[in-house]
Amino acid sequence: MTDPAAVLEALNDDQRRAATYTGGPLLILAGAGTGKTGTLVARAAWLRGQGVQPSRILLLTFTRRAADDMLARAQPADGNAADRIVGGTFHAIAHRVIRAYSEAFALPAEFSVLDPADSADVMDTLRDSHGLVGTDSGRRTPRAATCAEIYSRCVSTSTALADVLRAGYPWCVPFAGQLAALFTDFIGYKRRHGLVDFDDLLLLWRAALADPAAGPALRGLFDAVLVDEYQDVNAVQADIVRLLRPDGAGLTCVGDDAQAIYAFRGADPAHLRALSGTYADLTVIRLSRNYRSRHAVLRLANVIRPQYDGLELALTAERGHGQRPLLVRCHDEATQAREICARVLAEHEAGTRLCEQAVLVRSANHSDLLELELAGRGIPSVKYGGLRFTEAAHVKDFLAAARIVANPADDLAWFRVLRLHEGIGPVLARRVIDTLQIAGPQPFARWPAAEQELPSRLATTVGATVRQLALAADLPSTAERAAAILAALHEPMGARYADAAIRRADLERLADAAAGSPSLHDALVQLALDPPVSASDLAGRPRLDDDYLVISTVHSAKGLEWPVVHLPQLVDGAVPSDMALTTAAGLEEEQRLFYVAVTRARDRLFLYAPLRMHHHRRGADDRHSYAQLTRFLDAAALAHCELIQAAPPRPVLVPAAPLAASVDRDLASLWGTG
DNA sequence: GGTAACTGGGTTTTT
DNA sequence: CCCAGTTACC
Repeated sequence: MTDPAAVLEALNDDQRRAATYTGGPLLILAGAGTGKTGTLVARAAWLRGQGVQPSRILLLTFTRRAADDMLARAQPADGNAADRIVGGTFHAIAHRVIRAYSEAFALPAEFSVLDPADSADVMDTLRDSHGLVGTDSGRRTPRAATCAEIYSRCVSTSTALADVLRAGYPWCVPFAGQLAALFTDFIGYKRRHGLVDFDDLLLLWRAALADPAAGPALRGLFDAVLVDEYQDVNAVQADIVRLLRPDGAGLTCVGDDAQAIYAFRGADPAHLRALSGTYADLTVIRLSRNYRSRHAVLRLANVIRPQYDGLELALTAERGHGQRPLLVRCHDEATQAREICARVLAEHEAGTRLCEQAVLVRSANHSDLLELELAGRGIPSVKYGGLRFTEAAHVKDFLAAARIVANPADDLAWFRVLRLHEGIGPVLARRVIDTLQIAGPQPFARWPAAEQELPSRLATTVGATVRQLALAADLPSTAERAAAILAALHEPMGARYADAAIRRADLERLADAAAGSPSLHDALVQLALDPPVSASDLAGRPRLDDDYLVISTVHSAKGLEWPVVHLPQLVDGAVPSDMALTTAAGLEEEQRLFYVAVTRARDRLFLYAPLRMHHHRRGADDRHSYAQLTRFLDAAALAHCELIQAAPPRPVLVPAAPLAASVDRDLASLWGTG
């Protein structure tokens, strides 16, 4: 960290006013690219300069990346622990608090954290006892993942089940009774097994802060609380912030309600707008000078930006005019893929490296065709967002095996590892688990009894895995344990997966990453709270001379910027997504998402609209439909774009007669057999 | 009884 | 392309 005075020197007037504000609660309304992070870092530095102890400053963010980034800039690299700002995601800080006082929360010292996929697995095992499997009186029941989603929505928005169902899951309304019973069961299961899901982390922290005895102690740990991206808080997180700073003293929130894009996980920008009601003495400072994008890009962004009463904001450009965004109308998605490749290469020729360009998509599958085209042309790319690495089947297998080693009472983990073996289905797995009495002491010792449940051929292969896991549990270091787990899975994975070698290579990197943790348990919690985005993420930074085009979902691109940005699929149904169009709030969020996408571009913005869409349907003929240009590009927005029509695709060739057959016939005449 | 292999329908975004 | 339900096989 540099000298605080120098940090302040580098700020503009608004930023400096925010960084050095001395009154009550402060809301910094920071538009995209207005130096929000730098201002927050400067405020932390200024607070230290005012004599606030770093360890009494709490910085809350939504991603680990944002937390790491700010902490690195806000404090000296060589400072000792007592001299460090406390910072992390809401979930990570909650975990830290609960771990430190696990006995107060009636949790085992080494409680496990369920990621959303784990929660869905638990729902899956519980739901058949509630009539939520198969078709119930002709209706399809909600899937396990949907049950978990509905549960989380209720909890994170503090909304009654009936209201959540009516607003977001109307087709599940008939199952309200069964879902209520399932959720009660779900909570019981978690408590019995000492498990905590993502929502629980926040709920438990909030409960502690609200407790008359524990609350003052926890809140008294900090003099200043800085919250990044406040528009993304859910009801529970808003409560946590309020409980941390009940009178608003020492509270700084940074946010932009026009960039709220996480409603689907319970966030609501209404909490940001409600701040002035919570704190009568709230001061709002606007940051609107944009240091990221060219004027030509911002003109479009300002038209798209939704404005909300009392929090209006328009960005002004600090970086010169630049070129107008180019809207490329394409005949279809294949043309769009070719157009993107052509423009990526043209920009590359003109001196913009591939890694300085990004293709941002609404949904991970929007780039499928493009990825094929890129591969065909040999253009390297990396993709962020979409399916997470930890959701790949083999990674889940490895994590389950690791969980057995870390905690042999983990029911779900046993279930998964046993089922990995060919010939073991749900029933046999359950029997083995019951015989092992995994909740009791020394479950591994009961394997000889459990193997009686299996045919002898299976008993041998499964037995080998179980014995190796038992040995792994006795190894001293995390690295050795991880290696032993990998060895235990070698046989069953080889039998299960055709591409086992590739998957094993992934897992070796995972094992290497886990080896850095003090314990296997810590490694698992880290992976749950901060899953690697891709396998390549684990391998550390790519070599410097490697150059990749970035493909990312808009959600994953939040907070980032690139000199050149390409936005494909700008047609109604894709952008905005038709899943979001059932409610007015959903449509508004899609508009904010589009605003976030547009404001990622520094110099050049390319927009692509394929007007003929292809629908994949097995069994039926391929179908096409003509799409509407996205409704967000209305006349006012289009006035700030340059429009071109992409070259039409090659003409369709429909020969009157089969061509190959006619050639064959001609040739056959040469041998005289025609 | 239990598991694997097949078939048909639906598909967002992520701490 | 993944998941859930159905069928066919051990």
